[in-house]
Amino acid sequence: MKTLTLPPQAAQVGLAVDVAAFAMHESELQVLLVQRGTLPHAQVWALPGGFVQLHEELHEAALRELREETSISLEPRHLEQFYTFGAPERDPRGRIVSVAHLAVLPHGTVQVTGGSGTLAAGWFPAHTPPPLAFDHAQILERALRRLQTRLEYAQLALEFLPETFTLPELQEVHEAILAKKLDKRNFRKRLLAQGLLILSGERRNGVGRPAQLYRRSKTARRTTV
Amino acid sequence: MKTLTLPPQAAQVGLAVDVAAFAMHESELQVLLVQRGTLPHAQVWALPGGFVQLHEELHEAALRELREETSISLEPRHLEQFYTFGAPERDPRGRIVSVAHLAVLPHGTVQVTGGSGTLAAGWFPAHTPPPLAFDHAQILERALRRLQTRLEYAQLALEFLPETFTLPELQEVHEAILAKKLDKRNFRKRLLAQGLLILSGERRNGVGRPAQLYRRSKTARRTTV
DNA sequence: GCAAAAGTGTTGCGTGTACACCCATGC
DNA sequence: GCATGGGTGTACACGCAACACTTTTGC
Repeated sequence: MKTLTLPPQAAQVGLAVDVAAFAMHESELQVLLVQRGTLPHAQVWALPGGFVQLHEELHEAALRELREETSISLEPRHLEQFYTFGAPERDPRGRIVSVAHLAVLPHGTVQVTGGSGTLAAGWFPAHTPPPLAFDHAQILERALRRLQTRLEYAQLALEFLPETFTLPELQEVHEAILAKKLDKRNFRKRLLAQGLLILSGERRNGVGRPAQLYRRSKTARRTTV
Repeated sequence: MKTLTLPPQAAQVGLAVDVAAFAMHESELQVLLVQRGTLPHAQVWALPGGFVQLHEELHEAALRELREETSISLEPRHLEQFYTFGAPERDPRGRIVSVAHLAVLPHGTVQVTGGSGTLAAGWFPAHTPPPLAFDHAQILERALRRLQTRLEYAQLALEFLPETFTLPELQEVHEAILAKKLDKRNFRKRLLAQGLLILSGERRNGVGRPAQLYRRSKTARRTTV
């Protein structure tokens, strides 16, 4: 390992990343959790995360921990850092600061198993999670708020869905994230007015009247920050 | 110094805070910079900042560095963490991750001098700063964007002004942050409709017609974290 | 009385919201 | 033919942007 030349006043802190990874399952917004295999908080559920390596970008560390601890195969469709948690006593092992990330996993990310250091991995209702280790309940809460505000501007909801999807499915994603019902007509009007969706022409068979399929237009690029 | 029991895989990184502190001077949005006294980037201007101490909250570290390096006396009226910069090569001394903070200093924070480790401190136009050390130009840019989005919702602009102020003064703050002119009538209508301002009755003498003085209503709370 | 800055209203447009019925399909 | 979910339009409220003249003071 390379030796560093940090100034003497640099406190020795551990730098970690934690990831709140969301996906839609059964019309509900779910969050990916792992069951810790080691102390502290052994057997307690927690957000996947771990220590950043020396020459690793923060978002790379987040991706790596997500893969290592949950054995997911699909790449997240969205990944952003959203807050850094650094209260001195947040981790009993010492001073550990965590850069928290928000991830969106695409539809179909169902199978998860425990990975290195974890007993298990699984999906849980994002708005009503089980008891969580460390300050992860706070982290999750803030992740949800960020997800909600992101939804207003961007086309982030599309990242939860497969290539083609129906408008009722898209509305379900919005309703799951915002935790409230939306008006069908207003929702359609608003979404179609944005010009991000193009009609895919085909139809999908279900129980009632078949829904029209859409896909995201290639020009879905507007990240007006 | 207390010995920590960090897990072996915890990379040894330095944890720093940097502060983009803004104030209004001469109808312009200004940012507080310090001239570095040590390598690397000696004599180059930079955002005030430094290493977090072991048992210190992140925002406390930000406040401490601000005071130590710039000798300001007034407390910031707003302080929030807004992004964490962690590119592996952002600091030539080694892996140093910086939790960047946004601060608003009240009107009257004029005198600043260099402090420990800095040659000088001074105010610079926030939208057109001098060359900056490390990745501080990026940090400042993101701080400005955050300031602009904060302005929409909150009463953050009030933090730039003294106890009592006039509507033209408040409009100047908004215009300086957004870097664009606003319509006087629309601005007044919008701000007064929010109910955050109460008429202070007095008047202030100037060149033309005197302006009415306002103060913030009691329900407008401070936003320092 | 004139220069300089403060103050004041109306209109149009776009956006969001409330709200109820018909349509296409499987069984 | 009926149960199931998909699809459609209008009317009102609200917020935002555009726009020009009068008022109060100092000199």
